[in-house]
Amino acid sequence: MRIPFHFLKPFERLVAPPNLFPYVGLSPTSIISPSISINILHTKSNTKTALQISSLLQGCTHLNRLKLVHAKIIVHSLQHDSHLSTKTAILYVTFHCIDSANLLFRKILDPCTYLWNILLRGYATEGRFLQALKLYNKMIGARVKPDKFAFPFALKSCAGLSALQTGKQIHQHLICCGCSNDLFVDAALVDMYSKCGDVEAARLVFDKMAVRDLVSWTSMISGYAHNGYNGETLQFFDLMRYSDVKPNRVSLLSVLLACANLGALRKGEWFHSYVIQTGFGSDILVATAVMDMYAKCGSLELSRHLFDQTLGKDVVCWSAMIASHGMHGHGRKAIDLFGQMVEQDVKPNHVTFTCVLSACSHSRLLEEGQRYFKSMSNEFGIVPKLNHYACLVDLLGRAGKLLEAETLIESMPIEPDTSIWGSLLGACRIYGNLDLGERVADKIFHLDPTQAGYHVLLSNIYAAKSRWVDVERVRELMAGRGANKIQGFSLIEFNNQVFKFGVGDRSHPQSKKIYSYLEELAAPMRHLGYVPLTDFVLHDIEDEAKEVALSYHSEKLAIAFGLINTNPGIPIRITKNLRICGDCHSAIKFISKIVNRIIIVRDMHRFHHFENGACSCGDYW
DNA sequence: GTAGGGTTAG
Repeated sequence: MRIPFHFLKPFERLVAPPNLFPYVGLSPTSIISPSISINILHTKSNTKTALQISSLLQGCTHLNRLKLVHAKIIVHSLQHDSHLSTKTAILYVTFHCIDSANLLFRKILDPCTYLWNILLRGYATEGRFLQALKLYNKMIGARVKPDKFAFPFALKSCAGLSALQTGKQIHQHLICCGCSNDLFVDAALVDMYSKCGDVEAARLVFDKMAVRDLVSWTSMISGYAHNGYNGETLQFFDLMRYSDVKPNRVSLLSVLLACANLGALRKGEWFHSYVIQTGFGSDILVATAVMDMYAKCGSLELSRHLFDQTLGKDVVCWSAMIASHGMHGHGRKAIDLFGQMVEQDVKPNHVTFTCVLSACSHSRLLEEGQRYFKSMSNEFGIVPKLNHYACLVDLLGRAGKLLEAETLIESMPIEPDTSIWGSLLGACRIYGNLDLGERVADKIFHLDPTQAGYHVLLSNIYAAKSRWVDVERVRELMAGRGANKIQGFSLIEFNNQVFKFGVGDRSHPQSKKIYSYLEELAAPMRHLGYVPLTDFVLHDIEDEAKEVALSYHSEKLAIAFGLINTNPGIPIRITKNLRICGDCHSAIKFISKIVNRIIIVRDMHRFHHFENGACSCGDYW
């Protein structure tokens, strides 16, 4: 959700040097405020009751008790006593009843900064970010100077909403309030910029920090990991250790994520042993991250082995394992896991269902998927969200039921977004349905014309039918809209390093060797029946040139590099940032047979295990 | 009185 730029009140209102907030503190309004007047008018017995109630509030350890004391305040007509109301409101926040706290807060005439902060923290930690920012705005409107306790929560709310512009405004506010150079505020700034996707800004804040503790380091490391700066994540983790800051469970989660993103199995194994050595092996969060890392690095076996040994598995751990089996094309096993999870009284959540439905989709389990979709609301009381519908559309689409998928989209109770139509467009590409594909693409471009991936899908449909004029038209449309195609690349880990290959990449020192290796493979591949699938080249060029263009796709270059540099029998593991190309998929099947190697390719959606001329996905992806 | 956090479609 984007917060409009004008969401916050103009900052000029805050800038009133030399005293920024003349009305805070010795304010003339507070001297004549009604709450104070009422306190003055209290009779002796009233004061006594107020004191008694105050001590009762002190002993409130349960919500019900608090409600009783609150009733007592009303019965004794003490609801205008700001001290009692403040105390009551704070206790309501403690018991997660922010709305009750807010009702009380609104009746307090001159709430103290502490109460503003407590309420702001309440909204922010409960994930009610918009309300938190509204409160922050109101705070400024009331000329209450936000302090170092307010900013971390205001910034956390911006982070939660990915509201970069608002976050930048608050950054300015805190500088003017003299709150920069605070350990907590700066860590929150690093986190806000990272979660809004501006890692460079996060780094600038980090670099300016005079003192950094474990949380500041972890905020930066986590920012790198979640924004795909995987190399930096690992480097920063080392830097942190060299700075004598001892990693904890949270910092370990980030490095494990980076290994998973890179598909760096050896590095991931090293971190697994580090996790065990440092005593975090039985931590369910860390253990889940290790399992996820193994699965995403292509080793479902290691991941499952660890899972079976782990005690106290929660819903996230189960969901991660279900997702891993789904990603590797083991739909039946994913379903089995779901059954075991329910049997063990672990309640599935909406993410679990996304994992189950996606697993069904990757394994052609149409009926099962439809059944689980229905059971979500019928048996588990979970209302399907957009991504569940996207899975169902994908499931129907891949099964060739394109019209059924379209009807589903049109009858959905939620407004479909580009991802829903995108699932259907993907199915149109698989089945070469140009009519529907054009209609669907129209809807997508109407909703968001800037996404390159959907333009590529549409142009693939045209290319498959040799409609080169239309291919060129879509390409121009794409360029005109500034929707630039994401460059495809493939990663391979070797010798404790991750190597990256782009299309037609010649930057690697072994480049010559790699290209000649692929040329050598061409003859035996053809002999076994490989025919280049030239639909996957967008240009209207001669067939021979298309073949050449295809043979240097990043996945083939990475595989050739792996085959040249590793011994027979060692599986080759590749990670690709986009969906694997159809021609490469076919070529790798032949390569696996010729060189007698297992080749495991992770693309942006799933795993492909190539062995002896076949792929685990059964050509269904 | 405050911060960083494991699973998720296409």
